[in-house]
Amino acid sequence: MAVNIVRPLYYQIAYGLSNKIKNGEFKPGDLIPSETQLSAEYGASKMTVRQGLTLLSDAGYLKTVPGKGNYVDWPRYDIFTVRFNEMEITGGAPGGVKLLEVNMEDPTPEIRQHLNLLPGGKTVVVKRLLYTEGNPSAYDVKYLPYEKGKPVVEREIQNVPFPEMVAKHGELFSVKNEVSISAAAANQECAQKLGVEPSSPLLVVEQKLYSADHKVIGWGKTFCHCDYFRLEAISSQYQRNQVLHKF
Amino acid sequence: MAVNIVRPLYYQIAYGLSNKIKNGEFKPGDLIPSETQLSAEYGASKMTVRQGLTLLSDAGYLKTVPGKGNYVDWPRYDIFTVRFNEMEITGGAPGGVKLLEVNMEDPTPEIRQHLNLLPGGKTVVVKRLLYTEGNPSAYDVKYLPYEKGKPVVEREIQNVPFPEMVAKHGELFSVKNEVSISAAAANQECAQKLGVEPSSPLLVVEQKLYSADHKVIGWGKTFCHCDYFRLEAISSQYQRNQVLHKF
DNA sequence: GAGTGGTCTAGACCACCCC
DNA sequence: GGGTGGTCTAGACCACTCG
Repeated sequence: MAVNIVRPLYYQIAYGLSNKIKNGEFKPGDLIPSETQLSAEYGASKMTVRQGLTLLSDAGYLKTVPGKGNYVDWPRYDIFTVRFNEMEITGGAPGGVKLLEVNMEDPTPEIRQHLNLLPGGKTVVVKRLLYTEGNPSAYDVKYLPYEKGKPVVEREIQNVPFPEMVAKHGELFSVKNEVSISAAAANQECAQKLGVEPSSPLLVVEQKLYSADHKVIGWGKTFCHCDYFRLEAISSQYQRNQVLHKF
Repeated sequence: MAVNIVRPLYYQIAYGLSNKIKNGEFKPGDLIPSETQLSAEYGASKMTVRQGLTLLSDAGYLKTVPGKGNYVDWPRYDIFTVRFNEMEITGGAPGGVKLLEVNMEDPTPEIRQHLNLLPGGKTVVVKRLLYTEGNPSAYDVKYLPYEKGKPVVEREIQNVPFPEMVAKHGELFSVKNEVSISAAAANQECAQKLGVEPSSPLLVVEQKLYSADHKVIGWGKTFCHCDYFRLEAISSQYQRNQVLHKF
């Protein structure tokens, strides 16, 4: 015998409407019944109806236009959620990260531009090699603006992902993390570190971190051995939709 | 003189608390004041306080535990939002897509496994070449389970992204879209289509679509010329945080 | 049992949109 | 002016957690 779960009224409203959208009773662009009508239909107060509609909006089903009503929105299949944390490439294995280099350097013009450095500004460069099951699987190179009196403590940054590395070095938080994913042929340096042939394909993940006042506080790339690493993503539409299956 | 915008009370509550979290007054793991306390502090009713707290939860600041309270959550820097729509590679240019092939085929074991095909089941294969500024920039290969009486109309699928292609062929909607991003060396076929040397690096985007009843209704790959295409992503934490700047 | 969040009501007033 | 969504109140009862 099935357990009789009492679903909240607001949830029933959201779920009921979502079904009418899924089966085509309400189509994208349509106006659904007004909050007043839904109140009457479900015998619920306006606040309860609104709680249900909020759920549907968050799940991406509705677009609300003040003064007009709630429109059924078109599904978005082109937006995905992806996880990336260079430390996870190691699988958390002991000895999964080798710190190759921590140095102060004069930046190249490219790095200077990425970090928005003032003339004369120097950078801290951190180079790490990440291992998966004993094999080098990613070569990670990061640049931070050098600031006097903000030392980089080697043992503190070896095993932390980029945003935490930046936090330990200077700023409290990075508030924005931009990522660019591309493919490239391994150059001499990457090939040597990763033990692959030069010009082998690599998955390149470029990251740029910003502080609360929109300064660039870190930039770098992770060069991933294509046999050991891929990025998995899932449509956000589907993810958000899961809130409708809480009960 | 600045325009005097009256912010809703629930927004002021959310914004005020978010600032106390940002400046460290409340730290991750801390319990924030209870709804009753916040009601008194802001002179707001419980429902209004809850509306503010919902905003903060959605922005990823809070984790609510019934019976205990609202805890400040740890920021997540490893979750990103990315857009991918193979049709956008063309930049919407006329003639940006060349339909190379639409055929019924006996699937290879690999494809049979991906599509969960029954023995004897056939597939529809769609091959397209995408152009960016006149140059071939991506080679797109998709497989759909063949169903009798569901013809694939060539002109209807040439210019549509994969989920719509599947919708036109069979199922109403794909409800789940799984993507896997990797790098690989161009094989003979890809190299020829894209006009690159064999073993050149490619960015490979693999997609698998599911129907509402969890059947696989489409699978395929997009092989992207690494000079013409990269994926841009942004930390979800930052995105969700934007709701706190609506007013 | 005291405190917490979760649900829900039956009103109120407002700004916005359209006729 | 009549309908829509947006905000807000001052209560109520419930389930949960913890001592």
